[in-house]
Amino acid sequence: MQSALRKFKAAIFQALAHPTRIAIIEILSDGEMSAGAILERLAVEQANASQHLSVLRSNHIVVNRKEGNQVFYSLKNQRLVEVLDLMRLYFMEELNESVEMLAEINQQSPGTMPNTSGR
Amino acid sequence: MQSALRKFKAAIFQALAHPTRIAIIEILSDGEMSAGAILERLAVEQANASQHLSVLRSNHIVVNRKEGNQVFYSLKNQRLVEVLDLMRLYFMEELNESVEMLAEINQQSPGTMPNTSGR
DNA sequence: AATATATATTCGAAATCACGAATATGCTAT
DNA sequence: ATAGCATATTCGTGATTTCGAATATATATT
Repeated sequence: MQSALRKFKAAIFQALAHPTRIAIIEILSDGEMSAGAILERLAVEQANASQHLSVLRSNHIVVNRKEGNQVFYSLKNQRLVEVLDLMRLYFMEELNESVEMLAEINQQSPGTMPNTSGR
Repeated sequence: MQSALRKFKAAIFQALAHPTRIAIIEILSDGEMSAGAILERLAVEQANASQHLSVLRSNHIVVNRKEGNQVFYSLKNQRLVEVLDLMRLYFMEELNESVEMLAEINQQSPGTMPNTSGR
């Protein structure tokens, strides 16, 4: 059945569809790390980090290993890192294009566009 | 700012996080197609297909071109097709590893797990 | 102008998601 | 046993997503 595969892909994308969870995956791409160490780098509440880890766990994106007091997390499948790498390429291409487009528009009619300088 | 990029990534993943939208992208990987032709292959209501197209449009994943009565859609960046192909590989690998996962994908409801019969 | 066809938008309801507060669990050390 | 960490879960609430029904818009045809 074709749609089962699409549901699966959708579920994985859904699991990736949160900035905090993306941060966690990027952190873990360096290797295994304890929940506490992950939390330290995340600027979110402990409960919240744990909830996001739970989402990644239930989608089998990360696996965990208990050692005494702590729980160590790591990415389960390197394939997903390839996916993220491809996505990074995609983002770069898209961002490049957007920037170029903005530059062109500014050149055609300077001063008529909301500024992008962040001020 | 690192988190702005992650929000952007998360938004793209969110846009990919629906089976119908994945189907649309896969359909469009063959090339440009009218909204009506896409709809024919989708087994959803017209309004719903249009709503999903709208999501893909607003995330700049597809672009459209009007020709008379119709609107033709195409993928803006082929890179996403590569991503979906990688996801298929990822799925096969995960599937080999644990059949139990299938049950969880079909319905995520803890406690009612031991039923792999497919019903 | 009236009608038909293709596509998009709006609306409201149900489902799902995200968050922090509070609480629970489980391990370690006294 | 008690206390103290590290981590997970539950609960309530507000926000977001998804859907179909209804409606709107735009183009084409008569």
